[in-house]
Amino acid sequence: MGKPRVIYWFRTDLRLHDSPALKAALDLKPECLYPIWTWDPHYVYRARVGPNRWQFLLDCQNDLSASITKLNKKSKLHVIREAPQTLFPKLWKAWKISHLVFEKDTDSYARSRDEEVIALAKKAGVEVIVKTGRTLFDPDELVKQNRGKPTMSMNQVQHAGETLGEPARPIDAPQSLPDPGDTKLDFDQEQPASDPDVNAVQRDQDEKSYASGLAGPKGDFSVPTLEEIGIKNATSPHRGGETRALKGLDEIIKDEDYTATFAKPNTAPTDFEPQSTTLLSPHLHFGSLSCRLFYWRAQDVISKYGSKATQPPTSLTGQLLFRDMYFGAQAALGHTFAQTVGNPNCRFVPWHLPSRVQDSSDRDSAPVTTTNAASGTQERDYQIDSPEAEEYFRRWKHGITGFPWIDALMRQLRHDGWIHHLGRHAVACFLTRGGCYVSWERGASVFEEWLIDHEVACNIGNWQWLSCTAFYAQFYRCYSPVAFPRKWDKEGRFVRKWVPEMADVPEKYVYEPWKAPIQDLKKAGVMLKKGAELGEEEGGSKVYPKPMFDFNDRRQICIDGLKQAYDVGLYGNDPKVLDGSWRKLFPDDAEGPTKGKKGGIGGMIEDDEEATGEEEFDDVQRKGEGEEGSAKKKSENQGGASPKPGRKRKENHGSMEQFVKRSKK
DNA sequence: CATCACGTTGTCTCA
DNA sequence: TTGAGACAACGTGAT
Repeated sequence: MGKPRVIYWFRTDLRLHDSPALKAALDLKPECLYPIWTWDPHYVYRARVGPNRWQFLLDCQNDLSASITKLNKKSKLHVIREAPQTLFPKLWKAWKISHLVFEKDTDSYARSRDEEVIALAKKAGVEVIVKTGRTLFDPDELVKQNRGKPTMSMNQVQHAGETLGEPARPIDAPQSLPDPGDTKLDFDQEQPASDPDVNAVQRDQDEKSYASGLAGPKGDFSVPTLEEIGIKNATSPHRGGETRALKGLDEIIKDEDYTATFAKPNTAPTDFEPQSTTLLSPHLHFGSLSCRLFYWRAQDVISKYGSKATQPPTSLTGQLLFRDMYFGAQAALGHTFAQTVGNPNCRFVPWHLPSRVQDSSDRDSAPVTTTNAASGTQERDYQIDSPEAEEYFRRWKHGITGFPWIDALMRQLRHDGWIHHLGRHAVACFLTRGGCYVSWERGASVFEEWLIDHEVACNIGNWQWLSCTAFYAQFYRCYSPVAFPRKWDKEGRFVRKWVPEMADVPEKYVYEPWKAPIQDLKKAGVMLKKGAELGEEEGGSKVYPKPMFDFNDRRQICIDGLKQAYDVGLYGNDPKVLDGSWRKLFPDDAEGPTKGKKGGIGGMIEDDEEATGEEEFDDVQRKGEGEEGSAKKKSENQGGASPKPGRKRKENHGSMEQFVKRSKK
């Protein structure tokens, strides 16, 4: 047997420091090591990724490639433009590969992809080595120690963590890397299907990263550019790469007081330049920073600091434990974690704009939706049960609610791809249980698109938390879009930066301009108009919307709604949720799509007649992001009122019963 | 079975 | 100006 010829497959571990999987690859003492990235059409076309996160990814890849080259002039990150499932068997043969090494992933698409690759490797006689490295603890181990249950509280995480021992100490970056072998590609590229393209809205040109062949336009395995992917220009100042991550970590750790006395609830969501938290989360997502390196560098400072150091859950290390909690919940629940329907852990609330789901036989067997289960969250169709709620949602997304605090945060989110954790609380509460009564799945979908640190497990977990559908239940604690920011930023500096309409409004009214005397507004060069859109001007004045509703009224409606839903007490996997009979448990006039006695899964079917249905659904449906952008290369079977032939709801009576039985197990 | 304390991050009024 | 308590009231886990 010859010496190992190894592919190291980079994924969400775009770093050289503290990579257990990379160490395992090097421990093989390989004859050659190919560092590769498979340019997966799933990511290009099916996962919702906005320009800022694309930029961050490319930053990480370029930085990593340069770091690899520094260790070995012959080596680099080899980006190969094809899906791993089809590429690998050809590649293993061409490069005479003996071992494939990668870091374990936990997201639902990644898990099924990896299973497939592992099976292919077995068939090809390639040995696969998988190491955990994305979290402090292996999420599957964490769940096992939690008696197989999803980790739903910090207590559980810490308890389960104790039995697993301390997180591993970080591993040093390698000092050298073996040469890659011959990189000839003597096989054809499989062109991916670009339809449906959920990222069409993110592009201003055609996607052409596959058009130049497996090794890119120069044949040198280059990292694609935003232009090649056809993605619009990024706007975020926050950039990626391990070099930046390590520098950022150094800055944090250097400040021992900050590191040791960090208390999340005391960090101001209104601070900017600099922000009050570390901004290292996107690096954790892409793996350009190891969470264990972060943990131990912080912990070593904390240990030395003495009794004034903060403790989990509010401390810096506590933040990392929260991340593990969400990964544990995801690991235990699988793909249902990312949605309400079918999720035994998520409370059922009759939110407006509920996700459409396929019938139960689809739901239970294959991915929840064919186009997007992959990304782990939803960008699937949703039911517009209320045009008013749809308008609330649109205004929330684009920062034109008329509540300056909410609008500032949403504009910052869109532009920078990052907002402070408590800012996320504010907008999430506002969209769901503290204002709009819109499904948390709509909000999660927007965060998925825009956040540079979007992590499926954390995003979903936090949306469930804030909407009081899991993890948290004190729905009567509700963030006010006026009182909450005022506590942190009385002068309104943050709002003035992001909502220039408020730039000169007196401090007293900066969070509630509708209360300002007309002459004050005039002096501030702004006028309020019902239903104003972004950037409107009139007679030399900036125009800002009047608040889209009375917050106190809406808060009460929401609290009453939540109380009702808690009383009814259904969870996402309840047969009554799936077959629509949940409606019988709510009065017709309760908030949400509660009218009638029957209805489909998660609100899919709107009235009693349709509930028996064998007809196609042709009622209004729309994608979450459909309303914006010039590059609307709308994929046909995603939206619009023109369902493809054959998009019929499957006959569902028998299969429904079947599901109900299964769900009772 | 009850009771109670607690849970990373609420708001409002009143002294 | 700051701090305490009311508000109306969730689930979990310890006792």
